[in-house]
Amino acid sequence: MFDGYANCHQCDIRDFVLFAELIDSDFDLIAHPIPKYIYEAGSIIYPAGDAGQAIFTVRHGIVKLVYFGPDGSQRIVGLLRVGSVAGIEALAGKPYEQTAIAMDEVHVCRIASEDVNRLDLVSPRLHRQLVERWYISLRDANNWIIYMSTGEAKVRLARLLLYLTGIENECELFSREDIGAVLGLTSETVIRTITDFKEARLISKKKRNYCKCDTKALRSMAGYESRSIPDPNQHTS
Amino acid sequence: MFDGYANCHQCDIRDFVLFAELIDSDFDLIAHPIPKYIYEAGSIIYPAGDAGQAIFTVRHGIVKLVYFGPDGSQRIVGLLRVGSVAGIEALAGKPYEQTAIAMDEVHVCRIASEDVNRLDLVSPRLHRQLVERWYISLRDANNWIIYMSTGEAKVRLARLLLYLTGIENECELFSREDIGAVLGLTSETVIRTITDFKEARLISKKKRNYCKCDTKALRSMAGYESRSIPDPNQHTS
DNA sequence: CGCTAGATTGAACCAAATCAACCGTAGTGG
DNA sequence: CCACTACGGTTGATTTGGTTCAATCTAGCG
Repeated sequence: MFDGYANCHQCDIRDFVLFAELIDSDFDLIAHPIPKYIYEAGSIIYPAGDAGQAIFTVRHGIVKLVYFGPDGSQRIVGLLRVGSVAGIEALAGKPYEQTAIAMDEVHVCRIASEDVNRLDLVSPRLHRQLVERWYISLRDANNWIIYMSTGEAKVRLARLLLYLTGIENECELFSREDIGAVLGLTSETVIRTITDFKEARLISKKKRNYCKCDTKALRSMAGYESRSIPDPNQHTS
Repeated sequence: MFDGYANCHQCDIRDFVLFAELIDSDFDLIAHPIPKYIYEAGSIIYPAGDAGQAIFTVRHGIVKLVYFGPDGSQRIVGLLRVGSVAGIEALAGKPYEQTAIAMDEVHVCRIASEDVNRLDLVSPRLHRQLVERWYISLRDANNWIIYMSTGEAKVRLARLLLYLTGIENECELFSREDIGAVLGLTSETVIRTITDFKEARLISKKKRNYCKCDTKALRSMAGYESRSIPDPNQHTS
């Protein structure tokens, strides 16, 4: 749903986003105003295979990047949160690789790839940010293999919970089906593992789909003993 | 091992590499000559965590990108072949994410990230190639999740074999340990699955670690019925 | 208040991991 | 030149974790 145009100069998440560092004269080079959109939970932001005409900066909510198998199966290969960019492949003139779906109410800025690419050529500040974005996307994809697709169920779940946990050590957890699609497990296995975690008091339900986490114990379960592994949670996004 | 300097103008794989499209005046802007290196099978091209000062274009051989777990376990998150670029994260000024190891005799060009970044600003041709490289790296990483880390052992192995198979429908297969690290399986499971494939005549040994593949049957096993799934083998690299 | 979709539990089954033994080949040193 | 060794490959037996399938429960909703 269209939600007006963004005023980049007063953007409340400016420091986190693509246009961080940009100076006034840079904005003058953007031909069109930046439209904002709001998506309901479950709605598609863009489908895999679509010619990518734009990238999307997430301003609010969580976006899942889903790959749909030919047999209807689905695998989530990325989760984007505030400040992340979705559909970066559009900048290379390629169709979207995955389908981007809003997990809750999602607010985005839609930025035409044409505009970004034009500005890229003349603004070293945007250029720097773009390289950073490509890097983050690549790093996150590699981490996904290691953290979400490796090890046994309880280890993967612990890593996902830590990934979702904020500073309050609490996290929103979404449908069992989606958790399964993230971790490459069936929803039954996910449920059983969550139940085990609750019994072991690693997590405790606060309200519907929202729980408190014993991060210390989870980190141990995830195999992040002290330093050795970098925390995948460090989203520079 | 240092192996002299490359003559980019007469590069035999020029069409595939980063410097495709470049014109003579572009090369004038590269401060230093491009050194070539040769690595023995098993040697480290760069270790994870190292400050990335350069990227590497693979001229010959296969390079594995390995993540080493704190417990000594290892997971291969990418395989690079002729024309691919290793260590692209260096361009973002970041340390290398994985350890790059030569699987056989590997020849590379070492290109200082400083040079690439300087040229990036002034050559639209190189810039285009760089965006393409980031895209390919990201796409490959996402495909890795879907093709090499999803489904049961025989499906994953079939996909790996197809990934390795050249036009001759023959492929070099490396150590069982490495195959396991690619697919997230133990070497025993890999061996048993290979044995099954041989008995089912999906593959037949030609010589040591080299076999002929029934690609049609493998594609069916891999779940690539007709078109539906894009073939991960399409390396635009 | 009944309906429905997602969540949960249970039981049987199966694929992969694990553990252990053995084979085969490439070195290595006497 | 051959025995010895080492290491990767192979096979087998057993265990375990996860899937599958089916039944039941629950919360939200018209």
